[in-house]
Amino acid sequence: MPNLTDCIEDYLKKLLALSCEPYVEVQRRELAKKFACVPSQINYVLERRFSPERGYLVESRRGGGGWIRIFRLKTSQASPWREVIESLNGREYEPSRVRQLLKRLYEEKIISRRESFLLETVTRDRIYEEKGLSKKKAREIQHELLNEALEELLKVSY
Amino acid sequence: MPNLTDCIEDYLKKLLALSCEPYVEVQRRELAKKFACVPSQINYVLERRFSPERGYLVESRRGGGGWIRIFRLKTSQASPWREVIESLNGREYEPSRVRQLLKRLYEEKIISRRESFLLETVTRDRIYEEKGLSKKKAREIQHELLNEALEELLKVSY
DNA sequence: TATCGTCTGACCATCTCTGACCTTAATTTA
DNA sequence: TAAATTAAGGTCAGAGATGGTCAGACGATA
Repeated sequence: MPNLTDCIEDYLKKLLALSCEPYVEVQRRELAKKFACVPSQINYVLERRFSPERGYLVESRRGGGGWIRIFRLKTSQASPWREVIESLNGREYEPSRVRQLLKRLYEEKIISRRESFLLETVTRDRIYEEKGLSKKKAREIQHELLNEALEELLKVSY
Repeated sequence: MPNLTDCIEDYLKKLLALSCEPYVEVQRRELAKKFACVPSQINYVLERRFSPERGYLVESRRGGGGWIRIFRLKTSQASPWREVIESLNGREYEPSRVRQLLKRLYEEKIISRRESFLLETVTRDRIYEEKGLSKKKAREIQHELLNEALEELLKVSY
């Protein structure tokens, strides 16, 4: 039995799939009532399952008549790579976010399953810990390695 | 009378055989309860009986509604990989040798061009020099990263 | 009896969910 | 029209619910 977060994610993705627009609009309070949970649970779902790394954009407005809009982003066919690299450098480097990004790249057939597995190894901390590097330095190296690797992929078409 | 590990292994393999999917999904806690043992026993079984060497891949998720998925892999390509990894570990790690190896793997169509480019980035010293690591430590990290990456390729069939 | 495979339990990491408190926008009221 | 009220949504710390790791006890067997 899936958990609440999975259920709400499913529901929103179905709404998106049915929508004529490239987005859906909901009210946090209403949605929370529908799933019998606290409103902040909705924010949790949005943060975890509808992040930019996963290909979504969320807008909202507070106050009377407030709303939340969830946009499905399309990677531009022209140069998906630049976008990916920029989205990686835009926010702080964070292994879990990178893994989500890799999953999405695989789902959108921008990289192969094997490539996503290869790139995922770069995000692991184990080796650096064993060699006595600080977490900070490890993260810096990971970030750079990932950038170099993505630059390589950029050079060679599928 | 077979032991617990054997029983749990049997049970999971029967589940796999019956499953329509190429995997089964269980909950560690539930499974442990079913066999009246501690949860970590499940990890032991997975490690010993469902390892990549034996042709399985295990994924999991923690937290509420967590799960463990066990995938049955195709093992046809497993053997050439073991040789490659062992040839890498047999002699001292040396970037130039690795590049030759990657070239050969590409020529023999064991890895793709893109994969060889990805793996090649791991052998570069630049990043480590910038971060002030000794050449020795850099080489050690490169060696381990490469090993992990090759292990990943071993897991995933094309 | 030495060794190797099993099994346990304490402690850790991660993901989910809630509730108290905060911010913002629209509407009503003085 | 300015202030007060109402009606949204946002943030964050902490509790709860899983699964992971590891050292060491235990047990079978050569």
